[in-house]
Amino acid sequence: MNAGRTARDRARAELTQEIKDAARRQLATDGAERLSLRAVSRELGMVSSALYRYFPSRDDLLTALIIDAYDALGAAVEKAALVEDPLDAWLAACRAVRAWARAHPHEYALIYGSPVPGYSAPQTTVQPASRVAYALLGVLQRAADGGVLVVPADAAEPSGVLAEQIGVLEAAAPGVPRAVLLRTGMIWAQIFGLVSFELFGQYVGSFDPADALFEAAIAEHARFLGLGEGVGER
Amino acid sequence: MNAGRTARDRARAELTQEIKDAARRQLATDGAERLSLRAVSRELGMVSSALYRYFPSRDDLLTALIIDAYDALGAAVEKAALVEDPLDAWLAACRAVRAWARAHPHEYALIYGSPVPGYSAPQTTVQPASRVAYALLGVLQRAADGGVLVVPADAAEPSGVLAEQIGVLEAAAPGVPRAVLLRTGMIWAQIFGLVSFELFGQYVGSFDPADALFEAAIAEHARFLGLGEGVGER
DNA sequence: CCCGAGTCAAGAGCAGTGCTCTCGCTTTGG
DNA sequence: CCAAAGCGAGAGCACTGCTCTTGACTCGGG
Repeated sequence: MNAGRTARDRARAELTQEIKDAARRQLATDGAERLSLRAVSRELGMVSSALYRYFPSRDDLLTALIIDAYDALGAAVEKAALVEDPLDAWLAACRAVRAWARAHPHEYALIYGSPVPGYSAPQTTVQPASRVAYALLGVLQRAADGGVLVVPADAAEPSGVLAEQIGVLEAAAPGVPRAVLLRTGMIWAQIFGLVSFELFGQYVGSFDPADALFEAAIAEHARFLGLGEGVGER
Repeated sequence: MNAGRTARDRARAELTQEIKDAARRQLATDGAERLSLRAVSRELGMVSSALYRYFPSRDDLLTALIIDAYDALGAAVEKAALVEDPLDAWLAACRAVRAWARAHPHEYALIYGSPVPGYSAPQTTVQPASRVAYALLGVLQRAADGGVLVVPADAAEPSGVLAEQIGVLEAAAPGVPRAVLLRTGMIWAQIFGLVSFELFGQYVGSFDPADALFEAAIAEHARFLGLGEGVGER
């Protein structure tokens, strides 16, 4: 990566990273709303207009942070899923989502909260966004390959529009039965629903320390998806 | 309500409402970020400082909008749940959540997206926030009273911390078995997870028109909660 | 009836923001 | 070696939330 040809190129890459780091620091303490280009430039000891040579607008800086956040979460989940037993890998992946979200609440809010300005996420974000989904699908794929994925008896086959939509997931995990892929689409939303409810304070007054509910939920998910406990035991 | 004694009181109440309406209009078009006190005051033909007599700060205005949004969603769900058959009522309530969210995306984002500033929701919001939860629990209560709620065989009894936390739900729906209440806590998050994923663009590229997935999910929920199709048929 | 107390809209002003443009200086590549 | 491109600095524009003061209005008790 040091093959960045000229000294100016290297300086530019470094400074771009420093800007993102400073912005991320400000994001972590003050939240996305309060992220200010001027404050970032002040922290770096430069003048605010100079920053526009690196990010054309505040939204572009935010977009860069969004992509980095998706990547960081994706990496955390992928790493957590590096467990042999598919059921354990699934649970670890789910726990990794929650742990990363709790460790980086503002970055989580940035990617799974309300879209920040009025802007629809640029196309460049959808690929990093799918990384964690692919990681989860990868676990199911491994389970299917290992024969420990027993599709539940009451799992309905997707039909109609769903039959087409499921194709995207099927391309990513061709060994997983379509009925399970459909359920994965639901569970995917529930995992992030649980984490968002916990982080955004929707559970205060009921499941406030949400550890127990989350554990109970992901155990239920595993059954729902056919990741039976020790059915095949590899 | 017209007993507001003096003319000044009535004028104040009216103007407060007009401010909220104008703000809600701006919210609907530009989103919460771009909601500006000055723009609201401009629309009302008054000067910005005058607005501070009605809302001490921008956050207070936002809080008022949040409460109104919770109330509007709660009312919509309660109205939808006015169906005799509990299963139909449950499905209608879930569909009402999604329909309201799609009709008022920015208001939905305000209450179920990332908490706006760095501020934790004031205590005044938690009661309106629980209104939709109580509506959903009410449907289950009616189902239990009618004998059409058959707790699934594999539903685990809450234990440990969950056994305590479930108490809040039990107080609201004492007739619903605790195992079902636990599952309700999970499903609650999934409903809003599905709606949020759809609204916030997380499903683009997979379940983009999310109608089918949502329908499949809430049907699954009904089974998961023991709201069997025509088990008792009242 | 009337006059002090409380409320009101208005305006000026402060500190902060995103963003643009121009200015010299430095680095780059033909 | 020199024109072109990239760079940081600075001034400036339009906007924001919010505060404070000022003068006019309304209200309710005497």
